[in-house]
Amino acid sequence: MSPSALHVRKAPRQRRAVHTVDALLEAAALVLEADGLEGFNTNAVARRAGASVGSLYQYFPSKDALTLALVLREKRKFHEALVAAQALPTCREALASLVDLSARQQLTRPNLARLLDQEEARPEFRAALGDGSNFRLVLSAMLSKPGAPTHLCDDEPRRHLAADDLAAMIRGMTDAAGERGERDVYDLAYRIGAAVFGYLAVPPRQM
Amino acid sequence: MSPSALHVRKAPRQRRAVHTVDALLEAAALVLEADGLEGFNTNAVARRAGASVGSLYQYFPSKDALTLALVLREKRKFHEALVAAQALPTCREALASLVDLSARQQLTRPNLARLLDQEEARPEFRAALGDGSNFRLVLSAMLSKPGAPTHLCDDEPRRHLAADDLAAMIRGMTDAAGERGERDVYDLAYRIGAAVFGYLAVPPRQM
Amino acid sequence: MSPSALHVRKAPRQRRAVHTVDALLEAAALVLEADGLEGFNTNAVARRAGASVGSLYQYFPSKDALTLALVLREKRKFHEALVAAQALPTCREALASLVDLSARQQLTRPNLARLLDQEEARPEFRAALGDGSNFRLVLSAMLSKPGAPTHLCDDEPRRHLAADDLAAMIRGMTDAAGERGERDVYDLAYRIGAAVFGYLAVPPRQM
Amino acid sequence: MSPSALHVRKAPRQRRAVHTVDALLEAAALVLEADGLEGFNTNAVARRAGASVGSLYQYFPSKDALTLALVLREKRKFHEALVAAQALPTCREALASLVDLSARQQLTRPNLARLLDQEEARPEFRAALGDGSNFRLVLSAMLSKPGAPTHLCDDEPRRHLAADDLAAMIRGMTDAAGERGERDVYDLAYRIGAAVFGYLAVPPRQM
DNA sequence: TATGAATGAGTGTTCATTCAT
DNA sequence: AATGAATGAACACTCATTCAT
Repeated sequence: MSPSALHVRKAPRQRRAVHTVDALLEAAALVLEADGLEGFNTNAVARRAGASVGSLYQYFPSKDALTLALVLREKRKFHEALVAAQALPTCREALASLVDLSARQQLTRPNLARLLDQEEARPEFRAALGDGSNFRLVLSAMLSKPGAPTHLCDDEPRRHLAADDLAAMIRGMTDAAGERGERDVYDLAYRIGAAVFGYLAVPPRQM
Repeated sequence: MSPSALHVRKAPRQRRAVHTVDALLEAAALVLEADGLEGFNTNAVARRAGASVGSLYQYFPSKDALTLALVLREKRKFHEALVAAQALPTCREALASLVDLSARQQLTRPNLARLLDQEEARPEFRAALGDGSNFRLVLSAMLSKPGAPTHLCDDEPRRHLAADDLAAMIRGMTDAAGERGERDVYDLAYRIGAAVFGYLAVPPRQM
Repeated sequence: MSPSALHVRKAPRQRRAVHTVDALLEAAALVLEADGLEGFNTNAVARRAGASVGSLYQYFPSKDALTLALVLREKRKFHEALVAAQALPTCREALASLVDLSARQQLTRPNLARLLDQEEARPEFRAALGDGSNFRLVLSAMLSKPGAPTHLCDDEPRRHLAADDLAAMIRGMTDAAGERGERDVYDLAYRIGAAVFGYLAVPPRQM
Repeated sequence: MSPSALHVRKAPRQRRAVHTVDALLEAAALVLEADGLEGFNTNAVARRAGASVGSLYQYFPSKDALTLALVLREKRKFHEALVAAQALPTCREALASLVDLSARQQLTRPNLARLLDQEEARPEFRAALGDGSNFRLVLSAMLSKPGAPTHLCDDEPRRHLAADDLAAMIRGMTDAAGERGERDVYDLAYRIGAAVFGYLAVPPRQM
């Protein structure tokens, strides 16, 4: 794969072009949500967007680039809300807000969220996504806030690991809930919270 | 899809045939572990097994049947160990053992385990796999053992939901650990245990 | 089979596309005439048309759809001439003209005509071809014209049966003549006429 | 194809072998009648015969050889009855008997008869079947019997052509009747007779 | 710039035929 | 001789990608 095969081919300059790119990304989301990975092909996306494959390839050099752009778009949307959670003063409040966000986002478009989680994990994308999702970094930062377990505050590697664990738990539980068709955000958030705060309440392992 | 499209086409009679079937399944596991879903195609599997596609189709009526057989094989391996865990007297011991098993199994062939988890979720397979993975049922049974949270003992739907949550947490954390390349089973098991027992320690939500 | 699996996938919009579709149909005819059903495969047809398989599948959703389109094309050609025959005033003239047409058409591309007759009979196609070939209906209509045997005029089921018989005789004789490599249309038409009019001259069976 | 690829590989010597060959041929007939050309494959035939593919290939060097043997077997069966018809004194009686036989045979196993007619026409078989089916020769001989049209008695080529025509008419009509599912042998035979004797009643063409 | 027609390597699957047991 | 496991060329069909218009 060419090194640039994953990056948007050119920044859209004209307003129309911006619109086309948006339409393509939204179409990609719709197709993925409705038809799953199986129905997710460039022709279907272009058709859904009311554009032609040719246009798709004007803006995305490959199917993977489109997928990646979609992943980034969804992460970005999520990230804005995350920043607000980040601003909360205590660890507990921040985490609770983050859990709430995660549950809410997942139940909105469960298929999409789950499939993007999967795609994100593909080796081709790991590099392009930076060496860790910012979700993990945000979580790690929250674990430095007042009220966080003391054994994590000072031990950065351990804090990162805990952040990874929490991210994995949250993702696992939200994905499963979405797949099961759960609709009650509050109940789901409560249960995830149980796992998260329960995990943090346990003292570190003594070797 | 024909109703029998997922079931083994014929039982191997001769010793040679048994060997071929085994080789095919093992090759499928190897290919999946090494090349991912992308490289998982019938020709590749047959080649890796030192057999021909024709042989593959003698025993598996479709690619999906092969995948399903692999899923079942891995579940079976795991299930034997699970039965032992199930026999432990208290909820805590049983769960701890299950967590240990899960971590161990995942770190052996992380890619394979993760991809099979994914495949397992495909709608085509749900029916063939019984009405839920037995992992979930085993977990639910463990939550009825002595020492389990009292609020779960009597409330079956809630217990099932908790089992789903625990399964999702465990799966999420093991998958992530596998992807990260973690190798220390004990540490991983300890952290998963933290999440599991932490989750169970939290009282039920008051509506 | 999907309900639309036999219908043209999309109407060609550009001039180039129309040309491709025509080339594919003509290539299908050529391959069928030259190599028989055995050599009639999608790759061969595409190659002969100077196109790629992909193009074939842009316009025909399946091999059967291509075959059906070819059947319809040949029927359409024939049908135009049939309408003229239909317009003749007497039963004798109309039938004679029809026999003439049949002989002429068959000797032009004997293999093609015979194989398409065979394909036409396949159950998958019966539905898509309407509830009977119009050849049969045209024949039946001719048997209602002035000069037709009186015992058929009033008895519709019997007339339809006679039409079936005549169609079968004509088809059988033309097929055989084509296979033998006959080239004299007039002689063939005369002999078929003998069978047709001879058949009609015989009084109905007394039970 | 090797020159001997169509001939029975070896004459079965032992009684058991004779039985196997018969079973294979009968199985071939059953499969062809029940599942059509589509289901007619060597494994299916062997299974139906309670034998293995290997055994099939012991006696028939190729699938075509099996098909050919089946064609010959059916022709032979038919031929014995034909000899009796041949013995009748007048042309009319002989032909009537032949028509009757044809109708009867066709309606017994319509699918089989029709498909074998088709196979018979395949170029690969033409050579192996002698330069004309004996059906044609028998018909020609009948047209030399007392009561036959005088213009055919003396003109051998013309008589052969008439025999071809009659064969084609009969085959065409019986095939169609079988396909339609007709069951009344007498009515069918009467109508074929009409065509046959009608055809013969027409004077030769004056050029 | 946008379109959509064209491409063709790649994938799942079948089945006539061979050959070790 | 009989078995049935193994083979692999062949075929229908898909879809990411290119490019003439």
